Amino acid sequence: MTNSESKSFTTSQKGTTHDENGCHIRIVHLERVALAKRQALAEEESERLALTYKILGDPTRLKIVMALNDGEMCVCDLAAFLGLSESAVSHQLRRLKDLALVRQRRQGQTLFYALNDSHIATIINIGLEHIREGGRKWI
Amino acid sequence: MTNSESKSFTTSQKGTTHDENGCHIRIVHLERVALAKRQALAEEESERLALTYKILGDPTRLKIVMALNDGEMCVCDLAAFLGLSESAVSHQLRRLKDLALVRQRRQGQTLFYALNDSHIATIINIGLEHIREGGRKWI
DNA sequence: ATTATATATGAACAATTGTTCATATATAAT
DNA sequence: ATTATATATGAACAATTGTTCATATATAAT
Repeated sequence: MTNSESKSFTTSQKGTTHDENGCHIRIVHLERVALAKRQALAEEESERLALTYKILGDPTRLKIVMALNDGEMCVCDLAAFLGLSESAVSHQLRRLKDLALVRQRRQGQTLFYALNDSHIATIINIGLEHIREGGRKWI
Repeated sequence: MTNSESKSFTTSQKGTTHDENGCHIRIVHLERVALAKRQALAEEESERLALTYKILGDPTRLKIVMALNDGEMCVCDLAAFLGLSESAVSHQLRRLKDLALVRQRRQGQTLFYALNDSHIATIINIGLEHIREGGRKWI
């Protein structure tokens, strides 16, 4: 998007190359593949971004995130809300915390969890717009 | 966010209830749990939204999406770009298509894939902002 | 010190997932 | 009609994942 390089390749520059194992691979649009490689994120960053979406990609965790969007909650309330054991919720909160999606605040024996930053609500809202406007091919 | 109901619960309204199996469950903040339940999305919608993020939550598929952000690509170019078999790419494109994240256009024997709508790039960009600003606890 | 409460954690296991391999389909060229 | 090209699809299998169960830890109350 930020890049001014050509956006459509109608000219077919067919070619073939070999991968690191010497295997023969087919490339129809050499320049387009080269562009994709130049623009690609660092592997480390792709992995982290994918992991972030994967964490949001489980119904239990997503429901936790959406519930926290209305304000902080403690573990046993989340368990009651979800109809799951507190252990299961705690395991999922740990994963959410590891990816900086939620943070915790202790008050006595109780831990209150909250969304960690405003990006998360934004991602959810755009995701909702996406599913509400389009493809009916659910699963 | 859009709701004007109370956002923090300092008063602890302890209570217990029973789930549909008659099991005893603990709720520390009754009203907070009730609020979460009122605000929750329909189950069907939560499932779909989670599935959308899950699909973005695999490095291969995320790389496909990010590559398509620079313009359409055919299957064999994506395979070359990713260093994967065309079969593997085709399987993943099917999942992306099932969730309306990409669409396809045929030109002869070649199928060109492109992002299906502008939400997708937005979600990626906000996700990137999130991982670039915060938590260092990677995995 | 002992007990209760709230939550975290490790191991285990069924369920889900991503890739490979073999094969099928769709279009184009001869 | 036959062959080549580009992609799709089903089955199989190793790898990953979410929950449960048992146990550990941290704080508070007595």
